[in-house]
Amino acid sequence: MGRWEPDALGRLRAAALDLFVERGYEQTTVADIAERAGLTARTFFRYFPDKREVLFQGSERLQQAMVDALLTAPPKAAAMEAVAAAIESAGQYFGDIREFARRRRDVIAANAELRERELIKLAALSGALADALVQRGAAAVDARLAAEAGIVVFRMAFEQWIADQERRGYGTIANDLLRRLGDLAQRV
Amino acid sequence: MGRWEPDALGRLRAAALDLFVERGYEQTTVADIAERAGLTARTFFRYFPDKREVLFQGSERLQQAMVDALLTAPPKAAAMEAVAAAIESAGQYFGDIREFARRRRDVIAANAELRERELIKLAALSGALADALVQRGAAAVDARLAAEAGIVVFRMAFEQWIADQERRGYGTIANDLLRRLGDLAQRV
DNA sequence: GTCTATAGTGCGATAGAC
DNA sequence: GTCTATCGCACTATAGAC
Repeated sequence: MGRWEPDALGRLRAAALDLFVERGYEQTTVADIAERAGLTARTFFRYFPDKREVLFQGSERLQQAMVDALLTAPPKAAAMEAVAAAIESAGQYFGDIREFARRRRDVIAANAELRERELIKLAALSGALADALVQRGAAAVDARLAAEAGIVVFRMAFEQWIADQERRGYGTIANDLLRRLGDLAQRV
Repeated sequence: MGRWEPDALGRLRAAALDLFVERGYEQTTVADIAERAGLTARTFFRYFPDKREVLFQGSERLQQAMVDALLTAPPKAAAMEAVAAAIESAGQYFGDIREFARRRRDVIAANAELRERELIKLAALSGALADALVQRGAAAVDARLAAEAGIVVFRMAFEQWIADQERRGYGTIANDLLRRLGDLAQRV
């Protein structure tokens, strides 16, 4: 056994989400989180650049999976078909995280700072997808449009998937939204 | 002449943008801004809830104009046509603000906190458009999809309009993007 | 208009593992 | 000895409370 308890990062994450649910994000100090995890505030900032990031760190793997799916889609596929493949590929990560995602969603929904952070993470994802579309040969403007539209569908599909009464799978929801967006955008 | 110099709000805004351009957002303290405007930091926080907001306050009128345009579009118009009317209506506000908008854009692009704030303002706008679409009788999901797609086009059109080499007008750019999005989204 | 709590940073000390 | 995770302390600026 080492000098310290293992998995400081995981303990900080768990302590943070628990405390945010219990007493709210703003009412929880970094010192509170660290204390519950058996650490100090100084150590918290070794793992996370700021307080919000404790709820968001770890999205890099998802982003990479979506970019990979986009790049490995058939070369002849239209931009939006490649984006659809990326959206679908995200489903692998959504196994049994529904309860976790619901608690996290409630915390984020209750705080403007956290909603801001969520939006910028999605914007980064959109940028990565757009870059990948350009790699596939898409024009810059089309790449950005398709990526942004894909992010809209991705975000709404995930939200709907974790909604309390929802029965359908993530992939089904995403496909439905993609088709509806196609129908809507066509009639300008 | 009154006891105080007039237009404290305008002076704070101008001082803030100037300082952000000169030395960067993070390197500028609220005390710096207030001093240049001939005021105190305490007064700054009477006008703006936080430091970032000095660059964003004032978008309510634009939002109201877009919502109004959406609601007064022909009742038989499709959701995306109403959204297109809203996007077009924003053009009234984009008279001779290009130089201001460029300086503001550069400041925001250089700072993650400011990009976050910009995104949440656009999310609020999207929510307002979606609510208005529901008022017009659209289904909730379609309303959100159309509003989010509209925000994508609105944001990209504005960015392109203030781009250095751009010659076309805002409305032309927005219409082009709307059509391109329609083409892309159709091929899923 | 002052006073205070908290976020976040820089630098260095410590205590083990190896 | 070196390496590394953690802690301690001093400090600034934002933001809100009184």
